[in-house]
Amino acid sequence: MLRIAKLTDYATLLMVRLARDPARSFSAAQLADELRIPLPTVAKLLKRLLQAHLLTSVRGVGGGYSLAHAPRAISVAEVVSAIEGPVALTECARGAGNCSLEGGCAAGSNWKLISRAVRVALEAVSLADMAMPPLQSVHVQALQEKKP
Amino acid sequence: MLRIAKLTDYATLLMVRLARDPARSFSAAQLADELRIPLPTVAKLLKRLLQAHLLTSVRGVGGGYSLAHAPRAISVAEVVSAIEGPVALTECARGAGNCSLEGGCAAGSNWKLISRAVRVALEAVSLADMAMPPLQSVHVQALQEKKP
DNA sequence: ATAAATAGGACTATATAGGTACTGTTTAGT
DNA sequence: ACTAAACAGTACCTATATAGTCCTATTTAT
Repeated sequence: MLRIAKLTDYATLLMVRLARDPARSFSAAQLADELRIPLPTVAKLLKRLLQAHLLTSVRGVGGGYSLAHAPRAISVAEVVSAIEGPVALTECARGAGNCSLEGGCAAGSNWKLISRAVRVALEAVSLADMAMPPLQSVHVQALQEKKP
Repeated sequence: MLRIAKLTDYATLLMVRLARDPARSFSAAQLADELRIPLPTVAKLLKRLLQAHLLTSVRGVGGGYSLAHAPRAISVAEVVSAIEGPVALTECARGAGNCSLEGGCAAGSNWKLISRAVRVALEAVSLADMAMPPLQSVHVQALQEKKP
């Protein structure tokens, strides 16, 4: 089905929520409650997003998380790779030689191009875009009708 | 990592091999031997590709598989959805209401757009493209540099 | 001091993907 | 007709990785 992991989906929900009030700071419990996601899972995701430098955190009472950058400056691609690692559709597109065919494989280089195209599609959409429903951002529209 | 399934990767290898000799017919055993993929796996994949009408088959001695259409006319997207089902990055982008938030979820509609962009990227590359290594097809190039 | 919060890691269960096996059907050649 | 090659369909097993939980620091406002 070529889907992103469920945790990644959750992560984007979290980020989108934070993007709606970029100034405010949210505790993991608040987010879990509001988005109906189990608290431990939320906590885990926020930690990963923090390590990817997409969030800033304040510890102690009254602490919480908030976006490290403006909603406009964080792309969906960044959120996805923070949770799933770099976007690469195939093993061989990821670099090292896991593929038995290696040199003789014609498809390899083309998968790299496709992976890149997908990455670009994810980079074209920011959290700010995701936060406001109607969304017909220029990038996305451009990406939509591409086939001649 | 947003990767396609390993089986899908195998499937494209099979299709690309067939695309190099569109006139010939290949037995499952031949393909398995040449591509170094376990025969049962190859057989399973060929069956799925057949059901998706991407292949034609001839039964009995001397039988085998060959492409149902010209290599130029089969896209990577078709191969991917034959194995993994329709391309949809999130549950909610697939249609029915698995998402608890449903109406209130701003991100949903945007995921649909992103899914579509990814689908378009996959549709832009044909088996003919994949078969010949250098590949700088117009479509793919266009998809590459999209970020302003 | 205490309680509210994040930080980090280890651990477990389960779903799914990947792979296998078995049985049936078709067809060419002898 | 019989045999063997090859596809067709289905059902099953297993290994891995995802999803989720828990526990134990550490920090800080009151």
